[in-house]
Amino acid sequence: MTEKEALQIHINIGMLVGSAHRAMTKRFVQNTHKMGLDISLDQWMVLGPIWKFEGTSQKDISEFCLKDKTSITRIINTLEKKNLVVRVPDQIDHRIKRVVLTHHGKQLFQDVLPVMEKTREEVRQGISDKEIETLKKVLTRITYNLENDNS
Amino acid sequence: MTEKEALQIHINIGMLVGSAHRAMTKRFVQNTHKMGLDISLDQWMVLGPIWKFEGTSQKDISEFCLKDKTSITRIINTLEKKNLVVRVPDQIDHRIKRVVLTHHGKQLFQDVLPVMEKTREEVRQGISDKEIETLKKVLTRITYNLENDNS
DNA sequence: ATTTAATAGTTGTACATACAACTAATATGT
DNA sequence: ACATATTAGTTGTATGTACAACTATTAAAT
Repeated sequence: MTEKEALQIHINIGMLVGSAHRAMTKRFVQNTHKMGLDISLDQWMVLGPIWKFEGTSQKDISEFCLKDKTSITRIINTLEKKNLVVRVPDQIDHRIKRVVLTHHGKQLFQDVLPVMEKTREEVRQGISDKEIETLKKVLTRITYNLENDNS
Repeated sequence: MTEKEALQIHINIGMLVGSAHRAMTKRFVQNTHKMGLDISLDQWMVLGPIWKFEGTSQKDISEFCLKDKTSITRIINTLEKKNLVVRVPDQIDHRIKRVVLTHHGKQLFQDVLPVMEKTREEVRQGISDKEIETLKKVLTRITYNLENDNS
């Protein structure tokens, strides 16, 4: 069985989405390591809203990142261990924890920005803007279909 | 921060691919559970080549599924625990292990086929064939870009 | 032929995710 | 107001993934 035969027989959307996801995650980490940085793609994605909206709640981060609240809890545990963020309980609503970047976290965020850009360019090689638009549209629709339709 | 604002500000391909992947995985498992079946999407994907090419090696499964050999080892461990497959050492090349379906495994495979089809239809709602083609093409290209370009 | 390479698969460690069950705190209903 | 429901976040368990180091076996080099 050659790789080509296999692809023709059984390729489906789930596999393609999965392998693209793994490849992107992998390449991002490789690129950060090349620059002497130590952060995963998921950690970076969580850092995004913390950077943009200082003092965001974990719930907001969860919605923003389209990730489960459990995942957010654990990723923020890791980020706290790395001294990139701290949890600050909300003064009014004691259920809420607001997450803020440390100095170290802000520094890392800025250092990773060009790595993100480089990875994005590597991902997009040979793909037109129109195709990227279709990709985004279809992926958004798939997520919408599955989160809103419980048929 | 509303969900809509968040989406406008920060949506990128990595997040969209990730959330679509998670949503598809989740829905497939939910659908199998509804039918009283117990199998994950990744286990199902690994079962595919074992069904199609009886006595496939783990390496072939790995290439077919576009997954790491480590992942294959562990998924097959799980499948063996569930009595769905067995490992049979190759008679000639003693490094190779050939994986074959048990009776139970064959039965489950057939039972899951309609669930797969149902999930596929749910995923594709409101998406044209042309868009699906573009999606597949772009995802394949992304994976190709990242696995073949080590710049 | 004997050393060296490559290959198939496994294991340890760290991280990410889903689900369910849980704690603690706030909101709602009557 | 007080019981009930909802919300924010955490923890336990099982699964899947990447990377590196490892064993065992086969292939290649000279």
